[in-house]
Amino acid sequence: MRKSTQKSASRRSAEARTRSRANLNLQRYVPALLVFLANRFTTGTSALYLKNFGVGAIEWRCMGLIAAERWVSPNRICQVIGMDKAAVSRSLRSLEKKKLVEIRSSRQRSRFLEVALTESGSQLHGRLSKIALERERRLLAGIAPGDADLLISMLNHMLTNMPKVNGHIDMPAE
Amino acid sequence: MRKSTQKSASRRSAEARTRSRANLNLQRYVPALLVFLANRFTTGTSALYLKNFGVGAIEWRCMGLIAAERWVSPNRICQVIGMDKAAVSRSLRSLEKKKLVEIRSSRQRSRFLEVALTESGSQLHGRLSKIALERERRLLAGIAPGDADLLISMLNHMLTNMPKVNGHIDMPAE
DNA sequence: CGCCGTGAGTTGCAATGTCAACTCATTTCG
DNA sequence: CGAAATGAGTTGACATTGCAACTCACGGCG
Repeated sequence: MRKSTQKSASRRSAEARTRSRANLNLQRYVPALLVFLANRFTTGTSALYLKNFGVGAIEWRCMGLIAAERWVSPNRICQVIGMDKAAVSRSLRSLEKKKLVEIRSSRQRSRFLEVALTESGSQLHGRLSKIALERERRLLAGIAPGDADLLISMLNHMLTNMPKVNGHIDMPAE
Repeated sequence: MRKSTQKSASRRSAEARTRSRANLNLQRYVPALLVFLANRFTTGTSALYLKNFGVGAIEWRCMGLIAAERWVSPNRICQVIGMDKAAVSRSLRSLEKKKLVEIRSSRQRSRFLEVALTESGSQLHGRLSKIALERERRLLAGIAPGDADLLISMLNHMLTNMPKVNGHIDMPAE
């Protein structure tokens, strides 16, 4: 199956060169790379976990924080994992239905909730943790540890930049 | 290769180590950082582009490649921007409905399509390019150019790792 | 010739994730 | 005291996006 003729190949690289200067080169456009990576990772996670354990990616992330902070509030889960409270609420109720977490009302304020893993939830979390770390290891395969440190620091740095990124941009009139 | 932010990287990992117990390593768990960043970014992008221009993020990325390679095939768009062909197909039809791209059948094989920007599509692409680059600039603010190059190469590397990441994993018996 | 195999593009479906409207316990203030 | 404000959590609607099954034009092989 012939792919590109000589002509189209040279036209492509010529145009790519001009694009990289003036406009957009998608191979080097960081936001696109980030989004593709994240989408594929999440989808893969979801498929794997759902198939083998019956929990989705969001539920798994919630379990991660609940394992770290027993009797944590849903509100705090939202803040820490940066997820909408609607998604967290649904995930927790779903986890509760599967008897993986226990949800109780706070003593002081009955409207406030507190969540903890059940025994089986804790076991499942242990197994999923191993898989998650293995997946991270594969994701980073071939990257030197020092570079991975730099990557992590850059990702965190970009997170702190996000408010400015989503801030106001003057629309080009043109 | 590694440069100025090396120092801040090691400082960051030292901080992360101390907080690791309470924080579930969320500051150092690469998949979570990626997903978090990407979610924030796409939400902002979609909101901004949809509100001001009526096109979504994927449509915009398709336009990016169509601008670079006039009369490109949908299949090639998928390959280059690494997006599912279903999403590309839907985006192109949507763009066509808005008269931002023109879709025609290839001469040789009527099932093969070729896409190009219309005049108004080209204009819109010019405006969106400026905004996209400004947003990327803000995202990367404070990162040394050399580090950004390394970041891009690492992101691309991780993309190539994705098949292995989503491949089979031996389930821990436990 | 005609009948498969291939592969481009389409459609259906499921999961993720956000926004907004809502409920209602608790707090605050007139 | 009681009405309004606050804010946690719930629910419904919807956009995004990947996977899988599908359609069907073209090319190869009998």
